[in-house]
Formats: sequence, C-alpha cells, structure tokens
Amino acid sequence: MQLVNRSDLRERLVASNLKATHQRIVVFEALTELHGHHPTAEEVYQRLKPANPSISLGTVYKTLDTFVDTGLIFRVLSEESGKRYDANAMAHSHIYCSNTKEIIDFEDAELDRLLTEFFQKRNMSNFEIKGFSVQLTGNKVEPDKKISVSRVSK
Amino acid sequence: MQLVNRSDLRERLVASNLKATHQRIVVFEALTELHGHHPTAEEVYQRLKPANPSISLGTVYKTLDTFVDTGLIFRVLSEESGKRYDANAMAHSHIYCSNTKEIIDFEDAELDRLLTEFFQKRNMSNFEIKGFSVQLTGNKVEPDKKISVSRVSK
DNA sequence: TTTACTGCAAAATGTTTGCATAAGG
DNA sequence: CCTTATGCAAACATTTTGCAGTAAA
Repeated sequence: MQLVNRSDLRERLVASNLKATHQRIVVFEALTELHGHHPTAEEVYQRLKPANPSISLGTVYKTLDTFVDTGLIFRVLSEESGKRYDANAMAHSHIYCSNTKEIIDFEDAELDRLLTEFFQKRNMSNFEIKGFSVQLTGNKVEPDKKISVSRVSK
Repeated sequence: MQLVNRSDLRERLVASNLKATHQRIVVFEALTELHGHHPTAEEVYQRLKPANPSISLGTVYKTLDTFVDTGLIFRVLSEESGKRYDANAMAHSHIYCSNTKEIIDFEDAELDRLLTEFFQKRNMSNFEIKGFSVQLTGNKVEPDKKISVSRVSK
C-alpha cells in the first residue's frame, strides 16, 4: 500500500530542512495509511513495527513532534486524556490559539442558528446530535492584547 | 465568591442520584469559579486546596469523571496531550461520538463556505484564523453501522 | 445502619530527556 | 567529515486502581 510517493516525500522533508531518514519516511507512510484513524504515537508505532522492528517508540514521538512543528502534519483535538473541564451548561464554541494554547469561550447566537439549520438540512440519520461546538485554530495577533470579537464571553 | 447557590447544587446532585458530599460541592464551586479557564483536575485541586486541605487529588479526578458521566459538566477538547495526529492537509471537520469516542472526518463544502463567510463578517481583528473544525457530540444510533451523512469522506 | 464516597499509596500509562552511537548530506 | 537523528533506558508526569475507613442519607 503506497499512498505517498517516496521521492515526493523526500522532497517535502528536504524542503523543511529535515534529513530524509528511513524512520521519517515510514512514520509518515504509517500516518497516511492510518488516515481517518487519527492515530496516537503508540498506534503509529504499532503500525510500522512489523516491517521496521528496529525503530523505537521514542523516535516515533520525536518524529511526530518534528512533523507538527514543521507543519507537515496536524494534531487533532480530542477529549480523551489531557482533560480539561467546563461547568458551563450553555452550548458554546471555543477558539484555540495555537501559540499560547489558550482556549477561549465564544458564544454567538447567529452561529448557533446557522449550524442548527445546517445540520437539520443534512439529515444525520444515524447520528443523534447532542450539541456542537466550533473550534477555531489560529494565532492571536498581539499576544498581550485580549482578542476582540463581538460577543466573546464567558 | 459564590457563583452557585449551595442548596441548588445539592438538588442537582441528588437529582443525579449522587450524594451531596462536601467534596463534590467544593469541586463544582472551584470549577465555576475557574470558568473560562477550562481547568485540568490538577488546577481544580490547586484551587480548592487552600480552603480544603484534606481533599485528595484522587478524589478530584473521580469527582470530575462522575460529573461528566452524569452530564453535570463537560470535557473540553484540547490538542495538548492525548495526542492524535492527522496527515491530511485539507481543512476538514471532525465528528466526535460521545459513546464510542470515535473521531470521524467530515468534509462538507457548504459547511466550509458557511463558516468562512460567518467569520469574515465577524471581523476577528486580533485573531488570525488558520482553520476551523466543528465538533458534533452525540451518539451513533446503530454502533455497528457506519454513519451515513452526505459527503462524509476521508 | 447501609451504601456510597473518600483518602491514601501504589500501580499503570503516557511522554520526555540525555547521551552515546549511527546515518545522512 | 560534520551534523543531525536515532535507540535506549531512565526520569518524569499524569491518571487509575484497590481497599480500608468515613460520611451521607
């Protein structure tokens, strides 16, 4: 199963000032083979180990971090582990700042209406929707200033 | 600082078949006092410890889990720790199933357009948006069947 | 009085680090 | 060669577990 061309991948690594090592190639390949699974480092490791028994889990961790830093791959938000809590019962969205790692509450009635309509139109027949939330990722322009959006709250 | 009325809180606990213990009361209060901070278990613990030195961190962990199970509070998605990765460069949304903990890719051009327009209208002057993602929480109706939505992909 | 909850400490899990060796350019 | 990356093992951080004792109803 070859979803990425190895020489393309080498070029992408070099373009990011990374050495095109065997480990990086197979980590990236494992990741693309597992697409849709949003694997953890451990799962990537399990995937590539049979064909590459000499690679260590530590290298997989380091490689994934490197790839995220260079923008080659992305971290997916998840609610398992790294647990943060919110007592606010009101449905509300969150804005994530990739730089400061802040999670900022964002409530907007129009956004709620827009999304409710959208998901009613798409009939999610096999999925019972209990709530929704929009995650914005990005960077605060001036780290020292508070983000100013209409109706930021909570 | 009293953001929640204690007797209301007792009622809410009882309504969920939970004993209204002192620990549960102060965990909930700490959580509401920290609203907007999306604290971890450790942060909740640090908050309530000065006034309640006998409470253990383990109890805070257990209490927060219990509250989530009964729907009193929510877990907030985060990208720090519990790390999952995605090599897909295309912006796409994710659906999170509260039951199975699955993260399902969801791509929909209309949804993208809707949200892009919305955030252009709100001018997020101090925030540079890199991407957005809609988190739907809920349950798959038939756990063994694939969710069928128009244009689920990847 | 009965049952559910807490505190403690140990165990399990997950992730990072430091450093000597190996491989890439 | 020179630099950067890897493998290993230890350290660290976080979360869960088991159980005896305690508090709620």
